[in-house]
Amino acid sequence: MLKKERHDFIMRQINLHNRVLTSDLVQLLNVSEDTIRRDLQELVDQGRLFKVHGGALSKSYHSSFDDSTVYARDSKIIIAKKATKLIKDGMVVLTGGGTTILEFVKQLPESLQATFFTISPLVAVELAKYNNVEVILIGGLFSKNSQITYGGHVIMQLSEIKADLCLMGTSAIDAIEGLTDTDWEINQLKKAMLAASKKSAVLCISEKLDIALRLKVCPIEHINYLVTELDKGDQLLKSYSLKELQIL
Amino acid sequence: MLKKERHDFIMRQINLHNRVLTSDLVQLLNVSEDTIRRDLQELVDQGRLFKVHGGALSKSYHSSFDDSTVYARDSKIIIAKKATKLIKDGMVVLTGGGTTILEFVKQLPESLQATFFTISPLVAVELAKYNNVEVILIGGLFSKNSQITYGGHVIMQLSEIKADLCLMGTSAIDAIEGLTDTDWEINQLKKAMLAASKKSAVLCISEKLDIALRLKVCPIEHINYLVTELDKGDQLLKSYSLKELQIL
DNA sequence: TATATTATTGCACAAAACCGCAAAAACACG
DNA sequence: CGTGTTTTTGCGGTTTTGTGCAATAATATA
Repeated sequence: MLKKERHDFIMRQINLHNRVLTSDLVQLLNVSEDTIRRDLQELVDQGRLFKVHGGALSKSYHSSFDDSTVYARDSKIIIAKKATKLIKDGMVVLTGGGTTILEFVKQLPESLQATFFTISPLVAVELAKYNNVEVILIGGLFSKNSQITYGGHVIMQLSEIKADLCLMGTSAIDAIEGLTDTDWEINQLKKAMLAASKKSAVLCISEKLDIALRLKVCPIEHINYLVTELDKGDQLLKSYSLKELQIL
Repeated sequence: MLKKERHDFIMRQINLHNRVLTSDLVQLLNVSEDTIRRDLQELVDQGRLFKVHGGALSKSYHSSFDDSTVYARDSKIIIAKKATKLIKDGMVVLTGGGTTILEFVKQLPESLQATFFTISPLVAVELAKYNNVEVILIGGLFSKNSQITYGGHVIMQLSEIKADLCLMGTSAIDAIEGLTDTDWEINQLKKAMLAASKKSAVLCISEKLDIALRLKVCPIEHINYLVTELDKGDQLLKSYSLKELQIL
């Protein structure tokens, strides 16, 4: 393999995953560590990536994308990490959109083998960075506000799916009222998502607990897992743990 | 064997495999290394390929995966600006993916009223910033490499659409061979996109001109507009302007 | 802090590129 | 046809580049 080809390959990996490990490249390209290191050094000299201990990082990832502006990011990372435990190799997972879900995707293990259906383009792009994950983006009208696809076409397609697990964020959850929402379209969509999967998990930060909005999505019993940043035994979660709903 | 024959042979190898090794050519053509090197140098001077240590690479190969270094960004902005002239209020537009198309979206007038179908999540997200634009994302399998949806499901949905204009990038275009590609799935997809719209425009930087790859998408006559960063009267475009293809 | 992983450095060897030159072939033209 | 000119090609020697190895230093991780 020519040097230039290796460089292109490395840059493709970087663009795909935002990062790359030296050891992985050694295996994939079947050359010595030294060669990889020199390649990385040259790419650094060309200003095409960042080199760090153990590999290299995408430049754009660090400069352009500012994750820190995401509201309550720390909490969301905790939630995301907990939620990854629900995912096993070979599963078919359906996900919604939103920053929490996005964070969840970023926390998935590199080696995960699974199939993901999603209504969020951003989630799809993030999922695509995993080599062994198949991503199916459910198409339809694209919502400017929530950055997800919605509408009849989406619901129709959801009706043809049966996933093992559905992961969604929520704007409100209450022990008595269950999952609620304000937007009619989103409401319909969530119902369809729940119907399209055997089990379901709700990811939400604690401040969305004990809130009920106008439109009901489903009763609390229909949810199998509730993932928050709080400790399992926290006071705030007491009213939820009574049900056959597992708290993570 | 005459020099011209060797050159043709080399270019055929390049178009076929995207790469060629000096040592292979020495064997295949049964001439000295120096001769091959000189041949390659001449082809470089003609701008027909890239020379690297150990051999040469196709030009399209380098740009087939647009890296985050916003390769040839200036050119793409020029192209994008030209292409926006094709869009009128009320139109239904179908777009592909890629950085050129993305740049095109960014150059659209703020007030535009239109409907966009797209197979690119990133394009969808960008389009969503326009208040008066309706965005429909066509869903399906999500390609890790090209960041677009593809596969049978996408093609099926495309068959139900009739847009006014289809905008796509390309990896190669040639006056005789027409639009060509290397990937079977992408090839099918592009055919479906062209079939789904009344008119079509190809956006590409000049270095993708006069390149023919293995799989044929469509003859040059099926394209209505060709948008490059070059001036309308440029030499390189001469062979294209003969057809009923409008150069922008 | 101890231990394992990763980086760095200098070195050696092979492959490829480069340079100048001369033989061979192709061409031009009286 | 013959002769001078140009182009093309191959050869030998030198220089540059690419790669891997081994010893040592730096850095992570528990």
